[in-house]
Amino acid sequence: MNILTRMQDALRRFKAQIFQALAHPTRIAIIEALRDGELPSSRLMALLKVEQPNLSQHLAVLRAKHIVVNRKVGNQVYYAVRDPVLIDVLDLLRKYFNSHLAETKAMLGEMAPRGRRRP
Amino acid sequence: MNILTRMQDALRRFKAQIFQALAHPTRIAIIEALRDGELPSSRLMALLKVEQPNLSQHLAVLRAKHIVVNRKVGNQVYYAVRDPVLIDVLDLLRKYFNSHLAETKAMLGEMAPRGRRRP
DNA sequence: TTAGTATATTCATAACTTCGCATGTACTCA
DNA sequence: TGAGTACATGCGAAGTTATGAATATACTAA
Repeated sequence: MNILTRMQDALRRFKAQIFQALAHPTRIAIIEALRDGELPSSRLMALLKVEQPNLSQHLAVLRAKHIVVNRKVGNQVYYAVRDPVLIDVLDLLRKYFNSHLAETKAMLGEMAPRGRRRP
Repeated sequence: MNILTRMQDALRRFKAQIFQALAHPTRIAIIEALRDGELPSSRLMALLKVEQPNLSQHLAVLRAKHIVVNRKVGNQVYYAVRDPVLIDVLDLLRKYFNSHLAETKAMLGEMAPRGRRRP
């Protein structure tokens, strides 16, 4: 197996890892919330309405893939998207979503929030 | 909860599903192989060097999300990427990969094909 | 019809992901 | 020092995904 093939395999595994890291609604919401700049974890928690340990775990996933970076300021930890190209990726997918809206309606139906009902 | 919020949630779930579908090296290789047009399943099998049932299962994942479309011609089934915007997404990630190459070298090490890690 | 080729599906098992809960760490301020 | 805040980590249950092996379906050609 030559070195070029191996490089391409590595690149595919890399892409797959990035996709995997982005493959969760909460993590996508995190990226979107950070679109215009950094925010402290506490602010994300308030915006996304998720439990603190859960948010922290999702942030850990994004950190592990270097999708977000963080800096500590006193008591708080500010998070930011490392590379805006990921925002572009999300924007492309919004376009994709819109241009196939009719065809994906069925899919959306099956994507209803799991077992959630009026409280 | 208002309708706009609900729509945004749906969009995020949709994006997450697309990312999940793309989150596998073999499926990424499929998309890349189809970059310049449709190919029959048999050709994909030869290119990717995977077992036939395995390829078929990955194609089923991509079909379920309408990422690829297929048409039957006699004995064979031709597959094509439905929307070239997904090719653009992969290209963006290649850019991303290249611009962070140094920083992701460590990550690449951990991404070696399973079971080749040293203690 | 039968044999052969191309592709899809089913099944079992193993590996991974997600969540809530409990706990741990790090920092601030009195 | 101690109490409080902000965030991270470890754990176990439940659910999801990936794989190879076996089998099924669909089409072609003789």
